[in-house]
Amino acid sequence: MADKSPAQRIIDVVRRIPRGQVAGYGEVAHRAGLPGRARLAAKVLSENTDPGLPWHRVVRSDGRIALPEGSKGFREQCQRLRADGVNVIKGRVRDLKVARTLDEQMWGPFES
DNA sequence: CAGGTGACTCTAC
DNA sequence: GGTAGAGCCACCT
Repeated sequence: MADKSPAQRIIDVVRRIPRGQVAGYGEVAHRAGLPGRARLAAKVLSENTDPGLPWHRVVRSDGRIALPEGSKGFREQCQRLRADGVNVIKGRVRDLKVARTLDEQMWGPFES
């Protein structure tokens, strides 16, 4: 199923990330059916303009904010993350492990 | 077609 | 904990 474009798939996956949870670019890309396209996911998010898209819940594999510190997007992501109940310290997500564990438990091993 | 770029990831030191 | 190098894929000049 799913005959959408790669970008659309990525957006779809990001959109369904639960509140208070975070995901990595690689994870999102993989779940979108595009393994190894973490960079594409980043590109799509950078080009995205949908205000209803929780793009701020997507971080790097090490749990850090992908945007350059001090940039506008960085501050906005940080703020939104905290508003979601995610503990962010020095541009890094502290609950990344917990989020990942929850992710596997609620979403399953892989594949959609 | 070759070269540069990027909200990436992994391994090694 | 951090930095450095290589690999990676899609897109633009």
